Amino acid sequence: MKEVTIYDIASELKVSPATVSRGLKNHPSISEKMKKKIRQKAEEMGYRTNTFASNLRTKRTSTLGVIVPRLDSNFMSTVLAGIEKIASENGYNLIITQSFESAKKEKTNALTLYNSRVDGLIVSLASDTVSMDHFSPFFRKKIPLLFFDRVSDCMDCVNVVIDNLQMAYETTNHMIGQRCKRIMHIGGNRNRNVYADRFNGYKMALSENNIPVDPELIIETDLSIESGIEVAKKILKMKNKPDGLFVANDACAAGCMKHLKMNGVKIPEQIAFAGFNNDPISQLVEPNLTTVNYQGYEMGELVSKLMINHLNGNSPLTITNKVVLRAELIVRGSTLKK
Amino acid sequence: MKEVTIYDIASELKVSPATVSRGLKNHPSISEKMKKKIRQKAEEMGYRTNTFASNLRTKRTSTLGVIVPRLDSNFMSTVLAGIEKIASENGYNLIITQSFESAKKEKTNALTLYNSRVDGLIVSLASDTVSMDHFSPFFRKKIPLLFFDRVSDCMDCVNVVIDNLQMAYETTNHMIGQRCKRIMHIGGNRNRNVYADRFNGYKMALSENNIPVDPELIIETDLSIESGIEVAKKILKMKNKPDGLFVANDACAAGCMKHLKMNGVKIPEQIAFAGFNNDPISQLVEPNLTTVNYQGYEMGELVSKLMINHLNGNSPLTITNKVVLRAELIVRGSTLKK
DNA sequence: ATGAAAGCGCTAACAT
DNA sequence: ATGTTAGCGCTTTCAT
Repeated sequence: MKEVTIYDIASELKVSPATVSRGLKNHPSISEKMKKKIRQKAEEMGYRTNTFASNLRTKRTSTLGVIVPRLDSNFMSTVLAGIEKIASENGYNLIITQSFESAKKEKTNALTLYNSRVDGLIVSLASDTVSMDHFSPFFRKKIPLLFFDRVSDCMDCVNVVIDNLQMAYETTNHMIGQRCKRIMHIGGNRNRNVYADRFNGYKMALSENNIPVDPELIIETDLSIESGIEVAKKILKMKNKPDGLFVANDACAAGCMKHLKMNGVKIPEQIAFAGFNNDPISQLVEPNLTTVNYQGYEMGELVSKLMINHLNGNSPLTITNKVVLRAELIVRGSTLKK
Repeated sequence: MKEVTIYDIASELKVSPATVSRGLKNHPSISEKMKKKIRQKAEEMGYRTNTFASNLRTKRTSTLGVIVPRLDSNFMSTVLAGIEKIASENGYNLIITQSFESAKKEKTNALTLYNSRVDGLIVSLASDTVSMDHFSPFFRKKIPLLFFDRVSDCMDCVNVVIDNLQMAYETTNHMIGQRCKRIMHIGGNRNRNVYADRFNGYKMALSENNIPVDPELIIETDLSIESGIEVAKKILKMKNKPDGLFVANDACAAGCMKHLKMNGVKIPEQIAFAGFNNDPISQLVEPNLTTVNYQGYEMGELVSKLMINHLNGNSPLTITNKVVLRAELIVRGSTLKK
């Protein structure tokens, strides 16, 4: 049960532990044949590095912390896959936590990760997070902090996002082009950039087309399937119904659409529907949902790369403030009125 | 930027580091007022334990490794939430990895987690994992290993599962009760218990009702939405079509159902549908999908508890071989022919 | 109830 | 190219 250490390898090889350490780390000043011998012996003896000893010595953990609202969306797990790929390629471990959209849980998670001494922290904010105080230990200790998708416009943050405003604008414009006159917007908590921007893009398109913004047509929810159904019930009771819905995510859009259909509303003829995220669900519902696609995997890779490069002293995050990735509107049956 | 250590606290308090260490750990032989003083000072000075030093000393990491096929299913992220809750309540960290249904990636992940010296490993197997050799380092080092949902019947393993056979049996029986005579089964890789059992439950119900098993009606896929669509295409070409489909997960069932509907097949009148997992999508498709529900969150909590209790020397896993959790059939529109 | 001291396994500055 | 040495911060045995 005894673990093999570099001392064991050293004494077998009759060299010093330092040589073994260097050999294993591929240090330039060790001869190739020595390195080979060391690596062979290590393998043979079943050696594995003791990361604690190493971390203790170097004061680095080779671990990144991640906080996301939830894991169970296609988007998030795809982003995580991208993050993980780059991280493991570079010898970094990941500690992944979920905030469940709660600022309180996010705070706890941040503290836990701080105490785990992660080298860097990657965050997508909970919908009700306002204060960023729980990240101040990271700022203070200069532990790099990187936000993606759900970000906050703070001075020292680095944000990786898509242009939500632009995409919402395009989507709404597209619906207007399909002769929608009364477009309703179902959004998320507007103190979160993604939802604020989608809302603003919607408004922008309306005003550009001289359509007044009707407060009755603007609803803020948690964007769950259930909320979608609630909204549908509300719509069924309205006298002056919308002829289009732009919903800030696909799940909520799908829930809402389904309930309306069940009650005889024709989609898209009577009410057109657009969602956001290009969740697999968007292709399962009928009609297929028009939505905005963005590259979660690539976003994850980028975030991870930025972080690790920074930790390795390259391409410092300090001068970058924001990176905006490409996204695209995918038009499907749910908005094609004709 | 300097970290506060127990030495700093000790010298401030004019006691020895040993006392501070004991005080922080709530050691019985330290007086209450000393403990209070220590805790106060620690707080005041912004002390955080150096887990590496501690791990190095104690040879424990307070970290659990997790390998799951993917994160992006409702089921998995719910299980993880349960695992995480218990883990963090007990001061354990989690390192979560995805195998992407690949035995090869699973192997790499296992090695990484082994080298991270996790105290215990929690696994849900990839669909094509056959050999369990990559876990042998854990067996050898007696690092506890716990499998859930997708397990392997190996001697030294502890498995937490539901009774897939029974649930598949009930589901198929229910369909037969709805006058289905030709029930097709779309399953996953049958070397994985969950899919083998679901297949066997299906066969059991058929044979009990004297319905011959028609090989043409048995398809093995990766259970993705796309595969569901492929199956639908196949069905459309069959002369002697099935009148019911029992699919081993909801996503695939939904994809298949949608494509059939699109091509004029009446669900459930012409073909009834049952899925598995009670994924949110089961309630979004039309008609709503009959499915099997199981308590992911509770499964996660249980798995985590078993592991941690074992690590703490309680209720040893060594005598437990398998824990079977309750599940239930949820009948919805997709199987109600009447 | 508290202290002294050794050592967990590794790394890196400083030799040689 | 390789060796010596001194810790990193904590825990724990043994002593008082």
